[in-house]
Parts: sequence; C-alpha cells; structure tokens
Amino acid sequence: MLFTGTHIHKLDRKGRVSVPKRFRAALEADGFAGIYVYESPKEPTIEGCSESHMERIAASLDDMEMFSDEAEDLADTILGASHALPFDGEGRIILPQELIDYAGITDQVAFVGRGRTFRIWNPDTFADRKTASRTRLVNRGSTLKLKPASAMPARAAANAPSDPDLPEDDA
Amino acid sequence: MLFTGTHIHKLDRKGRVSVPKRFRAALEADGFAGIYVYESPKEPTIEGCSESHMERIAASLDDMEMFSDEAEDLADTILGASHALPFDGEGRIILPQELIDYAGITDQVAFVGRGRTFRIWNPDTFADRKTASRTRLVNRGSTLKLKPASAMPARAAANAPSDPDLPEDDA
DNA sequence: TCAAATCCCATTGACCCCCATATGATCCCA
DNA sequence: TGGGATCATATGGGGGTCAATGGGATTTGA
Repeated sequence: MLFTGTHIHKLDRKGRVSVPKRFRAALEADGFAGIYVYESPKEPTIEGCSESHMERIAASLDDMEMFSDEAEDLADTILGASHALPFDGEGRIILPQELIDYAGITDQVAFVGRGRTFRIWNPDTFADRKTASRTRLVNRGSTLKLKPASAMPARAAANAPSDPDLPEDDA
Repeated sequence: MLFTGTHIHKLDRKGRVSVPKRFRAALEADGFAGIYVYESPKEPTIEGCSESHMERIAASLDDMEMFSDEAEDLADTILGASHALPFDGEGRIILPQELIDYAGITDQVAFVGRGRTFRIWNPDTFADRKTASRTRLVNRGSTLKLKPASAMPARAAANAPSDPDLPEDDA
C-alpha cells in the first residue's frame, strides 16, 4: 500500500484531525488502528508511518553497530520521541501539542504521502516547500532512474487475502 | 501493456471524463481500478500511470540515498502531489480542479499514450506541442535505436492470467 | 476533583452508484 | 455498395451514501 497525495484536513478545537480515508485503509491492514509519528529531524514537519514500518526502523537500528553514535542518536530521535496515536471511532487522531508546535500547525493540517511513509505539515509551509522542490528539480534537470520492473516484487492478486509484509523485503 | 494514441474526450460539468477504453483495459489488470496522476514538473500537462507504475516510482525513490536532497524533492513533487483517481461504474474519473487549472483544460481532454505512462492535455496545447516536437525531431535528425529483440522479456500469451510486470523492464 | 481522552450521535456536502440517452462504429443483408 | 439493425462506448444527470466535521456526554486517570 502506498501513501500518495496531499490531503488537507481541519484541526478541531479539541486537537483532533481526521486521517485521510485512503491512508487509514493502508494503516488498518497493518494490525494497529492508528499511526506512529515523530518530529522530522531536518524539517519543521511530522513524520508518520504504520506500526510495521516503525518495526522496520527498529530492526534497521538493530543492524547498525551497537553503541555507534549514529545509532544512539537515531534511536533517541525516532524511537524515543515517537508517539503512537490511535484512531477514534471516526478515524481521527489527537495531535500532541508538542508536535503541533514543532510543525507550526494552526487550524489546518496537510497529510502528504511519500510512498511507505507520510508527513504532516502546516499546509502553507508545505506549499512553499513544494514550489521550491519543483524549481530545484527543473533547474537541476533531475530525472528519476526507475528501478527495473524485474526487481520489483510480484504484486498480490487484486483480491487475494493480502499479506501486508509481502511487498517488502530488505529491512 | 502499452498506452498508445491520442483520445479526445469531454469533460462534463461535474468534472468527470471517460478514460479511453484501451487505457482502462491496461489499468484494470493492475489491481487498482483507477489511475494515478500528477502535474508534470516541466510542462502544462498531467502525467498519468497505473498503480504498479507508481509503486515502482516509490520503490525507486526508496533506493536512492535516504534523505538525499534530490530524492526529497522528487518525493514532494511526485508522490506528494499525486492523486489516485478511481473509476466510476462507467470508467470515468473526476479530474481535480487543481489539475484542470494546471493543464489549462476547459471542456475537452486529450489522453496521449506514452508507452508505460500517458499524459492528459488541453487538446489545443497538445496540438501546438506536437508540431513543435516534430520540428525539433526532424531538425535534430534523431533516430531511435531499438533494443535488440533478444533482450526483451518473453511475451505472455494473449489471454494468459496476466502478469502486470512482465512487459516492463527499465527506463 | 478536575482535566483530558474516548465514545456517541447529528449535520452537511462531496462523491459514487445507478440508469437513461446520445453518438458512432461494425456488421449483416439486400 | 448502400441502408439499416445492432452493439459498444461515451455522455448526462438524480439521488443515496459515506467521509469529514462539530459538539455533547461519559469515562479515565492524575
């Protein structure tokens, strides 16, 4: 399952915000009815992912040199500072005030898909960043070298009892 | 599966447009009954592709240096700005107003095949561009060097249980 | 005891399902 | 070869449904 697109939702006065239906579908197949979030180290935004992706991060840290400075820092930044946010009956989460402040969010929230993960922005901040990204891309003449299809995992049949782990493999 | 040809359809007052039957056949074999679209970074047109192609883009980004600036920009521009547009019962999609504006579309829509992907244009804009690119081609004396047939993957029988990845190979 | 989180229900507006019609293309047969 | 029958696809529109939102009531936990 893929997180794609930009979805702008409202933050109500109780600090709740609806998670886009499309994201929820991808997340609920995952065992935990909710999302994991943590502050992005480099940008004023919140990183979000599924529980299984969080496990993948933990496993990757395990593989790094034990006690290496980098692993320590990553563990503190990501695992230590992460929040598990369960859905309410309507598929909403409560964004912790700490994260709202960090991302400079006021009354609106942008969920932005990034494939296996997504980000949560102040919509205005993201709009600026998106424009800048695009400009850099065009100036730089970037092209995306596509991975050979032969290296792609087989796709599950449309309505087979889905195995959420299947498409991934490298963790 | 290949997207070929130019198909001009009407945008109705609800913002719906029929996806060409030929395209739909290629797309529905793919698990998701709909298309993925995003603004072309360089031209006033909408890029379209299947879900598996979008997954390939996501996987390719994953493979780039994690957190490389270029991968970040691509993720924001493509994954973050994409829309998943499901077909209705008649094989139509609803084009988001944002994309209609970006491509300068009014009442007609041109679907233009590009092999594994396609583009969605304002027909007039495309007509202009088509003459221009033809002129450039001729002036430059470009020729296409064909890939040896021996390097092509075997083709599935016409109506074998289709393998969506088979016909693809690299970029 | 108070504050915050969770549950529950009501509202609304966009989207999706369904059916009805138009437009062409193909085929069949004279 | 022309006329029309037949079918498939494209187009138009009404109305039901569901996701997003708002707010009250109840529970939890500090």
